[in-house]
Amino acid sequence: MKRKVTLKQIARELDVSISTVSKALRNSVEISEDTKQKVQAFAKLYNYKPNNIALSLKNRKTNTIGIIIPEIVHHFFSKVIRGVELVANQRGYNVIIGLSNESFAKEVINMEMLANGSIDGFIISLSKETLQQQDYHHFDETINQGMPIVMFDRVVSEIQCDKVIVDDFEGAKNAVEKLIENNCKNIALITTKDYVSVGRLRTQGYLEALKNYSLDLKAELILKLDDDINYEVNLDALEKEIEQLFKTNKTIDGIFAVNELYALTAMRVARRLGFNVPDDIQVIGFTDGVLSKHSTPSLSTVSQHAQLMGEKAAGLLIDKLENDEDEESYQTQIIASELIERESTK
Amino acid sequence: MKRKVTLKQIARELDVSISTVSKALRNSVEISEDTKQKVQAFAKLYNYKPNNIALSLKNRKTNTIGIIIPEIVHHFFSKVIRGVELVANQRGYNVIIGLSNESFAKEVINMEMLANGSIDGFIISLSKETLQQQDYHHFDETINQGMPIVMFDRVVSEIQCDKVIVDDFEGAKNAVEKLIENNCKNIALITTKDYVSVGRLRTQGYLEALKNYSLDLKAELILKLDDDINYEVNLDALEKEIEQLFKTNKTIDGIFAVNELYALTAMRVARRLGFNVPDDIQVIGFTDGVLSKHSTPSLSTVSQHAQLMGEKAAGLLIDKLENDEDEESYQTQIIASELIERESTK
DNA sequence: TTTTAACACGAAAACGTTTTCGTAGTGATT
DNA sequence: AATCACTACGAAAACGTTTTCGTGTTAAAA
Repeated sequence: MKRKVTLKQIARELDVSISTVSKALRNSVEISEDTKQKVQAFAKLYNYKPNNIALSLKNRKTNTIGIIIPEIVHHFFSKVIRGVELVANQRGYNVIIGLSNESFAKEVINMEMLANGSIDGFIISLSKETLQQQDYHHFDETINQGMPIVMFDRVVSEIQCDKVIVDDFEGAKNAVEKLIENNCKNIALITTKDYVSVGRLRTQGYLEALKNYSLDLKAELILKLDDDINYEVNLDALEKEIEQLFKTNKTIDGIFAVNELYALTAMRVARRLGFNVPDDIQVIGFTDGVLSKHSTPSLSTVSQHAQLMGEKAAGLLIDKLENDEDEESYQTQIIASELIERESTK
Repeated sequence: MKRKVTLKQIARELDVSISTVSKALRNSVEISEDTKQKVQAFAKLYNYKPNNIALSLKNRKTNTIGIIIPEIVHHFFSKVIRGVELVANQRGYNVIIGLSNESFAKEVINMEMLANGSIDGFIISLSKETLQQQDYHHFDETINQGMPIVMFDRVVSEIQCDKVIVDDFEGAKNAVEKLIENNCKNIALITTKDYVSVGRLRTQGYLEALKNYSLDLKAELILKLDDDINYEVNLDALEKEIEQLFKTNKTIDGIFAVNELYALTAMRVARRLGFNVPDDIQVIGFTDGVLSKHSTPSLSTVSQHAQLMGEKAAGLLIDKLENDEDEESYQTQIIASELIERESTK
């Protein structure tokens, strides 16, 4: 087991100085052809590769970006990572991941772990707990230390940085308008409590669509679920909530849900209660998930183009990293959502 | 925007030496209480945190592990990552990801990018292309340079390193035996070409189960699909293949598929052809995916405990990293699979 | 008063690079 | 013979740490 070879070892072996070796390997004109060839041949033989850490220290640049997300076992987030990794790799960067697990504390810890020189910049989607507590000091500190941040999806106006979001409002509005045009008269909304910004925006889109078509807003058709409960594990609880919704509102003929799980569960409950989807009830979800495509009937959804979000976020971050002049201007890129019609709508 | 504060700056500011600052912050007995307090107070005020890169260079240890996987938008792999991240974080390590995208070249590039000092060790699942080409030189080189590797799931006996795998053979055998005990007489197998090791092992498990119950092996019941084709995109092609299987074998009453997509698609095709699942045909898949749980009917599967695999892999790697005596002994941990019975079996 | 020991701190090396600057040696020009 | 300009290389600093070792000061012991 031979350790990695360093400049110093090559220098000693060939009886020249470290500087000479370094210059020879970078083909400097200062070095004679003879010496260059000797050094390069030796380096190739021993498979010399410059030590990244040393380079990072010298250049004060790691060529690594950190991505912090609430959860990785989740199609949306893993697709975002794929996008980030794609662009990062193309542009010579590595990607290091941190999972906040929806916890404020873990988000802070993770950021502190990485902010101490390990990375050049952050790509982040806020944890639910952070959104709830509205404590953003760790972001301010990071930005103040000159480390750029790009936020995506779950963003917050209090933090000044580049952002990439999906047009939640428009996407929801279009989806609900589609239901209305498909002749739904009583469209239920299954959403989250308002502190999750995306939930709030999608709710607003729902309201806007109703308004545009002069439909009455019926408060009893809106089911706001507590997103603290992990319904993925606690599926029964979710089904009960939705079943209650159907039972107290017999006339529901359309459902818009702000995520995949809600939409899918609604569809399943509806069918169990004897409704036909889409003949009796039409359903649209908001997601980039994989369940929608494979469910029976397959679920119409508003696609968020997660991978594209990742690509844009990485692009924004790297642009900022490589533009030495640190102009203090921040942009928010909005990714157009797309309504994908499948079998759950007519 | 103030840059991160360094030992040198603190030293200059307080008019002491760098050594004194360093020692004071680490509470060395060499330093007087007075000085310690002064330094520590100053450091706290300016939020001093040691630079990780400098530490890594000094200690020749990055406390970062690299994980290289073929694909991230995939429940199995993202669950593995979650497990890796969990253990890594607990033990003070960061995780850096590389995606091979099932490509040999990208796998090599990614490894080279990370092997140059950026990380202390690798966790890897081989890309399909690597399995097919059987070119493992990049692993040998890495291991030779003293960087430990832990492989998981898609492993290969040619490489000497720690491994974490699921008992594909046993899992498949148990699943098929379950079908037999549930009175299936003609069990079809939907699998991949043999170069994917897990596919081969699961196929062997299927054969073993038949043998144990003295059932005849009928070659026409085995459908070997070309895993090069991305059936996730090309769903129609997959459905056609499976439909063909059903049409040429009218007596099929059980299906064992080596992954989620195959199993799910088989179930859908069967129902479209008028079969009832599980009454006419029972289906079991092999996966940790999310589709199985939410499909209708929900799909019985052999669970691989992906997260546990990740945890074990990370544990093995860090153990090796922290045991200075590099004993050249490698172990292979086998994770027991678990048959999860849902609605697609009786 | 001299020696000793404890105390409190600083200098310097090391990790592996890159880069600036200085300088021997050589051959050509005055 | 003295100056000059190259050529080809080496020394050293810098990035930010930690740690070993050396040393000046003071107080206690002889």
